[in-house]
Amino acid sequence: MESVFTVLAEPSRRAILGLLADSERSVGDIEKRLGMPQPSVSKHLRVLRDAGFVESRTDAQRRLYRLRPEPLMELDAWLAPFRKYWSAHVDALERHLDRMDEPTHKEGKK
Amino acid sequence: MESVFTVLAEPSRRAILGLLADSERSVGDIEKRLGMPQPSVSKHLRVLRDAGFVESRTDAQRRLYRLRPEPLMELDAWLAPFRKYWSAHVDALERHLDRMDEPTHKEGKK
DNA sequence: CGTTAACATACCTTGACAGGCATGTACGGT
DNA sequence: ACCGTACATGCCTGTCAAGGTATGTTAACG
Repeated sequence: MESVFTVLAEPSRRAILGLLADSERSVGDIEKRLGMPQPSVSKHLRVLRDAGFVESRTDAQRRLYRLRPEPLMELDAWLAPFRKYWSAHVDALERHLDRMDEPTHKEGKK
Repeated sequence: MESVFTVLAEPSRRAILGLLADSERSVGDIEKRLGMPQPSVSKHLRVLRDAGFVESRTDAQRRLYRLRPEPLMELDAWLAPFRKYWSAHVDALERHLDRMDEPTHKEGKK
């Protein structure tokens, strides 16, 4: 049984969830919007499904995937104890996000 | 630069953050409470530190680690678009339950 | 100034997982 | 019945990260 966090560690998976936040989508739709090979999409959806993030219904040959709230609620619940911490630092997030604006950079040996 | 999600994918790391949510702690303290070897603790703290989750101050030979809010705020921000989604579901569920207005009503998970 | 305590880091090995590719399956149209 | 579309799955391989062990570093103390 995969942890919610393990599943979300994959950027492609988060991207898929982002798409599904807008609306229900087919595999081919996701494939085209994210520009990734279809088997990858299917595999990621499989993981998301096993973890309860999504569910699918069948429409002819298409499989339409949509979000399920439970795992995200679990994440929200995990986050709860920490929330009291940043009530003081409300604007610190913006400074933090500004710093992470780097292209994919692979170096950095020390 | 490691993603917030990648860092949180490790259970030991989440356990450490859980401890630090209570209070500032030394490496040895974490080591004993989690029952894991000291090098592991140091390595995880290193990852947490590089990702901005924690910071340390020096007290004699000890290093005291404490939480930093930014990455957790980032996680909270990521979660925001989905929050409205499941709150809609909860609302729908409540409306649904309102309709079946029954006197003897215990909680029911599907 | 040698020793011990507290922590960090370097090295190695192993396992998990994502990507790529090929193939399997299910459904619809003609 | 055949073919194309839409999606799933199996296999293989490279990569990367976590755990274990050993060793380095810094500070306190007699």
